[in-house]
Amino acid sequence: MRGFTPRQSLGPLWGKAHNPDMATRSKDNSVPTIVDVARMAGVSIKTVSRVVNVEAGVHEETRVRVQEAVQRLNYRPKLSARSLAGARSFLIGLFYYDPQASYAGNVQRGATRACRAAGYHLLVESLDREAQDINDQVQRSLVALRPDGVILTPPLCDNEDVLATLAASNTPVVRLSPRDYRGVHVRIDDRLAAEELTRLLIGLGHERIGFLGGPEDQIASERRYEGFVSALGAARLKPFWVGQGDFTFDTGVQAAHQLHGLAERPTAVFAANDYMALGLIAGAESLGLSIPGDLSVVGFDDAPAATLVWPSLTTVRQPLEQMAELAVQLLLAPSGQAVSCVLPHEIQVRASTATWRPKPPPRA
Amino acid sequence: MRGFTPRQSLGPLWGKAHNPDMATRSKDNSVPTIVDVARMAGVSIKTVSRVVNVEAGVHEETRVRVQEAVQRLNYRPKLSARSLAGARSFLIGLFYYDPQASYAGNVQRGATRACRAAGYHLLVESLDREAQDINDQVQRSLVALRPDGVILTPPLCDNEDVLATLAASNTPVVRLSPRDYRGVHVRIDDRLAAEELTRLLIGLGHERIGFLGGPEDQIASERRYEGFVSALGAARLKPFWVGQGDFTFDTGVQAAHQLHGLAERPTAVFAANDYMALGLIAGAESLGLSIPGDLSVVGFDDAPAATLVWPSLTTVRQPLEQMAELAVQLLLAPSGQAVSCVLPHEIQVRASTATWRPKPPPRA
DNA sequence: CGTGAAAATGACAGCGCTGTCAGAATCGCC
DNA sequence: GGCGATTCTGACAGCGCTGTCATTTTCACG
Repeated sequence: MRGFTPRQSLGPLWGKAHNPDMATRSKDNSVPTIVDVARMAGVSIKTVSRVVNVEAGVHEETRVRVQEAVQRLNYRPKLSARSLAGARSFLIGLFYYDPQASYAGNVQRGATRACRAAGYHLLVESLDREAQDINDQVQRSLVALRPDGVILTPPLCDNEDVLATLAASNTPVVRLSPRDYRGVHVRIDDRLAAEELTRLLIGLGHERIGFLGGPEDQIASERRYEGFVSALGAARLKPFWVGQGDFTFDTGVQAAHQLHGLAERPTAVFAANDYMALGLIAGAESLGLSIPGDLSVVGFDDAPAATLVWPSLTTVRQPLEQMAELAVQLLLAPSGQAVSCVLPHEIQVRASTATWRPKPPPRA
Repeated sequence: MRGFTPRQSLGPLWGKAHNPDMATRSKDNSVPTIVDVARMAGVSIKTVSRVVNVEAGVHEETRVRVQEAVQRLNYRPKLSARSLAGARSFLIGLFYYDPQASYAGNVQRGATRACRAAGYHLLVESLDREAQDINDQVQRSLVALRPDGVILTPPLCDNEDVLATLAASNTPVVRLSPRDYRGVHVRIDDRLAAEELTRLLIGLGHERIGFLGGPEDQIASERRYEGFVSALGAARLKPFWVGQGDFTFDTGVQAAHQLHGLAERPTAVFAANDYMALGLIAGAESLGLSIPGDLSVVGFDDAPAATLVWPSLTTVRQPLEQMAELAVQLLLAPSGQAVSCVLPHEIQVRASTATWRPKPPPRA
């Protein structure tokens, strides 16, 4: 180990001063390399490479012999060497900022699973939304790591700069639940899900149904509204009340106050996402309304908190893990053309919805 | 896997990004390498390497010239080459399974930030808890990617097999909120936080205070209990009721039912984590108890759902992001000895706690 | 058997960078 | 001015693997 040389800190470019401890490791406990395997199997390293990469044109006997050697030595090819020498990096990027924490978690789980199955690794870059140089952050990772593909989640997947950067670097991209349906992406059918959810309410006897929308620029909210209106129309109903929030708990609470002030209230409200729905529930209860007795509420997304409250929230679940798995598969086996994969959603009927009794018990 | 063509975009969907200097570079539109920089600055590649790595012993003038070239070409060293040639991989692993989704999200955010600042990248491996070969999964990543350090979160950070594997490969490790205090780790003072939280309840006038603990094998729960008892003792009180759950919402609900059946109920309950606290609240309310009127509840962790319910939950927040940042810093600049970093927690007083009035309504 | 085509294998040149070490430039000082 | 000590810089050898292409082996069939 060489001594630590104090250096002036001139604002590191990419690297920090070398960590002295790290230089010492690696040589001592040598990990087997392809050469060791080749020697043990009595073949050339190229043949080992063929076996490891499951390439065709290796005699069955040889293959077995090599595989045995690989097992015996517990050999694992080194990624940096593979990606330096070859065209693949064995890395799939998952870039995002600010999705709900649980959202990212689910996506990661699915993506990781698919990557592992394919011998890839998942590189997660959580970007700093506030920073002005998001695009720069992306570019850095791109150049440094050269991932073989990138998965983008909302709202990052709708950032035109980032998309342009990725396209320029020729990196395959799959977007999850994007705003527009260009390129390769995976999503559920928001409109249809909203329709089904609305039909559920109608089926429960509700006729005065309201809608609490999200920010205007969120297309997802708009699609959900379309489905809502469409389902109502089919039952010859019209939106009884329409409010607008920004997908946060607080605007849900505010909406509850608005509703409370109404001469005639809706008997059910469709909130465009779970957080607003939860706010609506909390607000309504604090105002003395009972959920679902006085008001049924449905949300959208199946946030983890949906089951952590009472009444638990009726909502729609996106199969995020599967969506992410599929995304990875699309990256690794590109069809060469834009594909739009629509996965089935799941209506989660829970405790925040109930049958509407046209004339509630006589109140004195 | 054969015939896979990497770097193949599925069509330039959003048009090429513009980079003025890219045109000036060598004809092919490939990414600039260290050679290009060296040529432009009129020095050897080794000198460029020195500048990029902020090594000492480069003349100021030369350094500036090289940095200019780097800027002009927008050069970024390629990770695979760096880690193949050198001793560092510029990757920090974050291994985990199954922490609360939000937990992982916060840790990631902090770790990513610190990595980026140091020119490192964060590699996240979400392990499959169910799989029997967790250790194998870790080993794979370790050998393939050779991260310069690894961060472990609970409960993975208490897995002896994994710890042994990491130790065997000589990979520096930092654990977050570990069960035992061996080696390098970062945590908050659970006991102290529990004490403070308990004092808060006592200060509100509560005297009959209960405790809902977590699984027996979770030391965190035990430390919290110690703090609880200690604070009570200081006020010459004793635990009025003690229940046991498993950190889930459901066991919180069950506890509520237990409490409801009691002849004399505690007026406040300290739940060892937020999920149980939320279950307790939900269960109590569904049984007609009002929170915090009839029962004050406090949790631990500040899960996101803590603010998504009404009443919002009084709890303790761990500075997860900072903890993760610190963890990365410890990995990059090891002290060479075991250090135990204790970061300050934060009591979040919210709506689930209220003053206890010795004799409430029953009064004629 | 001979012969060409297909199958199987290996030799070899890098990939883009860092570590080593030797060489060149500069400096300090008697 | 001379000479060793610094300071700075570059040549060069890999790191561990893959792509290319040449070479060897095998096999079917005349």
